[in-house]
Formats: sequence, C-alpha cells, structure tokens
Amino acid sequence: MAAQALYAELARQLNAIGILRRGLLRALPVDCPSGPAATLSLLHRHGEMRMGRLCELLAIDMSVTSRHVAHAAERGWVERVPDPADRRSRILRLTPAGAVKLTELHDRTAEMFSHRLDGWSDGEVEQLIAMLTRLRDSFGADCRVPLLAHSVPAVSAAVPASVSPAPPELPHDHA
Amino acid sequence: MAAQALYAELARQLNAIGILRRGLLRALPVDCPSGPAATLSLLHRHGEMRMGRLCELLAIDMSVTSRHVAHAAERGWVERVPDPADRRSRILRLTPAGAVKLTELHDRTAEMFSHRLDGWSDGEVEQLIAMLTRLRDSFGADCRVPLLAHSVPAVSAAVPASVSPAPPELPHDHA
DNA sequence: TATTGTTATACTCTATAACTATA
DNA sequence: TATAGTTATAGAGTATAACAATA
Repeated sequence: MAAQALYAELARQLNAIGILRRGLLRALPVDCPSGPAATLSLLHRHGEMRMGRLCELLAIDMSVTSRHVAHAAERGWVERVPDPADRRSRILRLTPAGAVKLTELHDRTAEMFSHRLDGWSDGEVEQLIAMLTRLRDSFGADCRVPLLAHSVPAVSAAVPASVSPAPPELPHDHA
Repeated sequence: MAAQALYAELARQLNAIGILRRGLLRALPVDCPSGPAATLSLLHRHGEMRMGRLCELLAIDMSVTSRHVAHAAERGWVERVPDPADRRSRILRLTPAGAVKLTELHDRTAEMFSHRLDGWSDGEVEQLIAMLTRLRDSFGADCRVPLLAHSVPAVSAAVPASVSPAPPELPHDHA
C-alpha cells in the first residue's frame, strides 16, 4: 500500500542486511559453516526429527539438507538412527558433542550481538524481532516459489549464520 | 543488553529473512542475477563511479565486483570508459539500456511488495525500514570483518553501503 | 614500490536429476 | 507406483592470490 519509493527503500535495507549476514557468516568456525550450524540449531530447538521435517524448517531442498546433515554427522554432532516406523527414514538427533558445538556457536552469537546492539533496549530488540516475524509471515510459507503472476524482482536479504539455537520456549521458527 | 534468548531469536529471524531472500532472487530475470542487478541499481542511485567505489557500496571484493560489472557490460547495461585522471581506472556508467533494465527490475519489486505487504500501513513499513537501518548502523561499516570482542574495529574505508542516503528520485538497490 | 583492476582457482550454498531402498 | 533419502552434476556468489598496467 505504500509508495514505490518506500518499497525501494525497503528493498535497499533488506539488501543491506544481506551484507551484514555475510559478515556474520565469516565469523563461523571453519569446521562448521552455516548449513551445518543451522542443522544443529534446529535439532536443538525442535528435538529429533526426520530429514523431511528438517527440510521444511530450513526451507531448502532435501539434497542440500542431506549434505549439511552429513557434514554434521561426520563430525559426530548429529546421529542418524533408523526409524523403526519407516525404514526408509532416519531419525536425526543432536549428540552431546553436537550440543557442545552448538553452545560454542551460541556463545559467539550472543557475544557479538551484545556488543553490536549495546545501545538497544530489550524492548527495541523485541520490536525488531516482531517486525521481522511479521514480514516473513506476509510473504507466507511459499516464499520459495514465484511471488507474482509473471515472475518477480530482486532484492535480497540476509541469513545470519543461522547460528544461535534457542531455548525451546520461544515460538516461531519457520527457519 | 538483552538476554541470550532474545539474541537467539533475533538470529533466527534474520536467518528467516535469508530464506525469503532466496525466493526473491529466484525470480530475477535469468539474464540479470543479483550481482549485476545491484550494480545497475547503485550506478543509477549514485551516478558514475570507479570500481573501487562500487566495491565499497556492494561491500564485496574487487574481484567479484569486476565480474558483476563485466556481466552487465557484456549486455550493454554498463559502459566502462577510461578515467582520464588515472589510466589504471575505468569509469562505470549506466547506459540507456541499463536504465531500461533497471526500470524493469524496479517495477517488479514494487509490484511484489505491494502484493505481499498489502496489510501494512506506510507507517509500519517506514518503521521496519528505520529499524533495519539502525540495525545495520549498529554493526557499522566494518560489518565485513570479525565481529567479536577480541576483533579489532575497522580503521579505514567507511563503507557507505550502510549509510544509504537517498538523493536520486529512483532509489532502489536490488540485490 | 604501491595501487587499480582482471583473471585463475577454490569453497559454500543451492537446485535438478538420477539412483537406492523401502512403502 | 510413490516416497525417503543419497549422490552426481551444475550454477551463482564470494574470497584469496597471482598478474597486468599504471602511478
């Protein structure tokens, strides 16, 4: 409902968040890139699950998810146990070593944010979170598919290392 | 200043924005991926400039910038004219064809946002923009370098990519 | 010797498609 | 035949390093 100039500015700012994201990803441990990091975070937050479920949460293809999980499994951070209910599936579970790794990632994220957002009040951070949540909801669960009748535009945004796990009490996740 | 759980949630939401971004990028014209799109947008917004300046605005390495520009130049969207003041440099300039291409991208973006953000008031969009702007500023121009406590603050090259004033009438920095 | 820009190489993330093994 | 997951291949984006031309 806003003017084109407003949307243009929003596109610009979302793009800037993408730049910020690249900086955040650079700070990840060399043995744990963003994909595996996101895997650990989601397994911690949602508990054990199957590949399909993880795919939905990551919003990426099964093939990609498979490799991220393999990366984590090779390092002992995740174990894949056969699903007794369907032998085609494997249940993914965070291992103690994975929990340790995740804690490392989490601590880094918290430290980084606490420094960078030093001037922000809790309420302001909460407000930002609320707006980002709403923004994503406005785009819906189908954000991966075309958004217009004919096709779409550009813009770009961000993906923080997806680091940071989170105490299971927090709602909302989609990602 | 906030609790770890709050930072964790912020990281999660920023990550979700990244997922949204992937969907948007998928919809770009096949002949104009995000890198070249960002190049056109910045040349339009800031006017002709040299490679080094564009690097700062994009906040990416010169080598990467060089290829994005080459992509655009091959399609006639950007011209690289010798810099009379320093023959090592080339001045980058948006061509009429590039302006046309940019308009296409711009129109698509505005249309997409107007659909997706149908329920948002102008004030709400403005508020989101303001928070994203502040977020980026909180990370500073040195968002590309280490972000942890022990890391050193960047010294030079204030990356204006973060400042983003808004002179020209058609802002918009896709990508 | 330092700087501007290009090119070569490599790595991460992603997607599509082919393949295995179950249902 | 359909589904869960893996693997092979390819493409975009980025970074580092070596190189070219000019300062």
